[in-house]
Amino acid sequence: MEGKHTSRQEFGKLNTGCSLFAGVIVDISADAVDRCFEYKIPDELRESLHPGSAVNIPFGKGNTERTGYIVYITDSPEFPPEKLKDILSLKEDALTVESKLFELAGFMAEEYGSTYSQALKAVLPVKRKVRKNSRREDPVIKLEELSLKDSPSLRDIRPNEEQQSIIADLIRRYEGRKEEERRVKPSLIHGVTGSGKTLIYIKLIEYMQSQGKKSIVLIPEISLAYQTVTVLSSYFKDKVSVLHSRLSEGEKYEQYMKAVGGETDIMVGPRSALFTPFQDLGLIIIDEEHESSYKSDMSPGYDAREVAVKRAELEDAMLVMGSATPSLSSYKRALEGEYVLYRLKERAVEGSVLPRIHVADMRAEMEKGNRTVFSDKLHELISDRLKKGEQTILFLNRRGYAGFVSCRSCGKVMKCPHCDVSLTAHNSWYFDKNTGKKEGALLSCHYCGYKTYMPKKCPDCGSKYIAAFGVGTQKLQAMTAESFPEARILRMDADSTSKKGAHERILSDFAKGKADILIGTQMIVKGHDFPNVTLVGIIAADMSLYAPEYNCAERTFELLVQAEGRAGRAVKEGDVVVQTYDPGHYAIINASKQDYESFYRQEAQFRKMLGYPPFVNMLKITMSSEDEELLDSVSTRLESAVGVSLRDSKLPEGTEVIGPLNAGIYKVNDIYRKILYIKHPNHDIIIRIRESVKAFIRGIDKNDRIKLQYNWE
DNA sequence: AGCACGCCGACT
DNA sequence: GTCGGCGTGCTC
Repeated sequence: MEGKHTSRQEFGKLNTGCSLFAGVIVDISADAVDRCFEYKIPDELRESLHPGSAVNIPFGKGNTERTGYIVYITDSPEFPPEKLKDILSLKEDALTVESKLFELAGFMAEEYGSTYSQALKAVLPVKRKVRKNSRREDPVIKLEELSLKDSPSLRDIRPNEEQQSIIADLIRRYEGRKEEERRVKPSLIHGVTGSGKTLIYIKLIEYMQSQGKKSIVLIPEISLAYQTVTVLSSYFKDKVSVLHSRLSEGEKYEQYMKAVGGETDIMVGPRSALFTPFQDLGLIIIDEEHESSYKSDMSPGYDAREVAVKRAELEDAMLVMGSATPSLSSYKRALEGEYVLYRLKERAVEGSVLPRIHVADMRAEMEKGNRTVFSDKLHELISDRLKKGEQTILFLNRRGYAGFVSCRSCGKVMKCPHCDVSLTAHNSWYFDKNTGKKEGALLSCHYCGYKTYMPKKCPDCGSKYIAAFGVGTQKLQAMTAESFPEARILRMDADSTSKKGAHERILSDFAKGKADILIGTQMIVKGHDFPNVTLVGIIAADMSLYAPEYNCAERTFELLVQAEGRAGRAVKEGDVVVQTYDPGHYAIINASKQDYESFYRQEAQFRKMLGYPPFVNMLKITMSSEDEELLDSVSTRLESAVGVSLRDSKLPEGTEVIGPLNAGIYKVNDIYRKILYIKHPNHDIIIRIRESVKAFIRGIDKNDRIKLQYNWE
């Protein structure tokens, strides 16, 4: 393909010979320049340049100054040496990363089909302007304020027998890594919510500290995974660094520098924390391993779980993933011995029990004449909790007031002019941007943020019978207030947490007992401990069950089990009411029994039968463009080319291609999107097909008018 | 990504 | 006759 020095094997490898020349990747994300360019190294820079160094180089006709990253150093360049330009200088303010992280970027570019430049940028934090007005509080300090009042002596908590045996086995495998296995296999801890995975993490981090090794703890992006962060930072104090998702590039850089300088031992953060440039990395923990936020949606579309496996391999580190509902893909690997599986069966707090789970059939409720959103059982239990002074969580996975707005005369649904979705009615007012005049109830697009107001009459037929249908969290809040006028209610969703600090405030208010009922979307079910919550109501369990995705049952099951885990975290007995129109669905049945194994078996059987991941490798190629016609013509030509290749069996045997077809939501933000799926049991074959698809499209679309994005499913 | 070279339309 | 459109190709 390219010269020998740009091949995957050479990427990031040191050359210790007499060095005069350097291969450099230019910091431009275009396929045409995504390869090595060779430069002369001036004598005065010889000592200071290494693979990974960021340098300033003259590039192109006008010798415009650009950033580049040194990939290799050699004394025999590929290119005629007399044509080589000089490297200008070392970019001092960028991090120079040892070759292991650099090699990781090479892996990511190959695996996820991004440019080398994009992969490097994901891995190497480049210094940005540090914030001007530094009035923002240190996130670590802020979190410590909130930390656990009801577990005063965390240091005194001893692992129970189950936890201890897992810790011991992990450490034994780690210490024996030199003799027994060539590398430490990744580990997956499957433990019900409340079984005490965090204590295992703490003990492992402590062990690593004693060995002079550093740890990375990955948490889902969803609002910091409050619980884990508070526990870790109250335990390890200033040895912990937290990468907040709202930190600026400059602030992130500061945290990274602390890590390089050895000031901290532990980095906690979302998927990008995986690239923390620790010198002696001993441990990577991935908490809530099943979370979809471990997949990046930008190029490179990497999966932090897979990249973590690679990094742990390169650094000879321990990798531990934990979840109450492991992803199908990880669990399959564990069952097949690729990962070592540990099970935590007991709940860590002695005497605490799993909640009672009631499934409410909403069709039957309807027949009984119950027109409210509360089944009789849920209504009864909420009243009971209010009487006893215990707390309730109501979960509904749809924000806003109502689902959509439509006209009862002609059936018109109000849609976003920029996206292919219906607008959601909200509980607030729309004010004209210019006049400030109140125009009516707010309608907003949950994809692009477009806002408008509820029309008085149908814009198509003029009928005044235009109204909002469906229930969102805002409407649920209103209905709850109506049914239980004495209850104090808090709501937590993307709308009520948009202001800075609102998120933490709502959670801590609820934890302090300032409300009886907390209503919210997904974000309330992820890993919060509220000892006084003894009732969880899942208002519409099947909302995500019939989404047009092959993994919707898995996502529903996860969400239900996590939500159920919010009830009865402490000693008090809890109840969960699961409201559904489909009580016979295996995701609902198994979630209500909290039976992961049984769910896994049924879901695995379904995936195997229909040829879906993790039983087949499947790559999603997204083509997007503002130019709908261009996208259409490219897609049509691609389709026939793929069709011809399949007929002539030019594609490897066993290849299955789906599409190109319009994305589920065809238009978002005025950008049109089409999807092509490639399936094959062999991963490397898919990569080869990906490269030819890329070449085919670039052959038609010379000027990169179509964006390509690759994601493994 | 930028920038230059290059071959066809309406304009000082 | 020329200025300038952006299609195509190259950058160590």
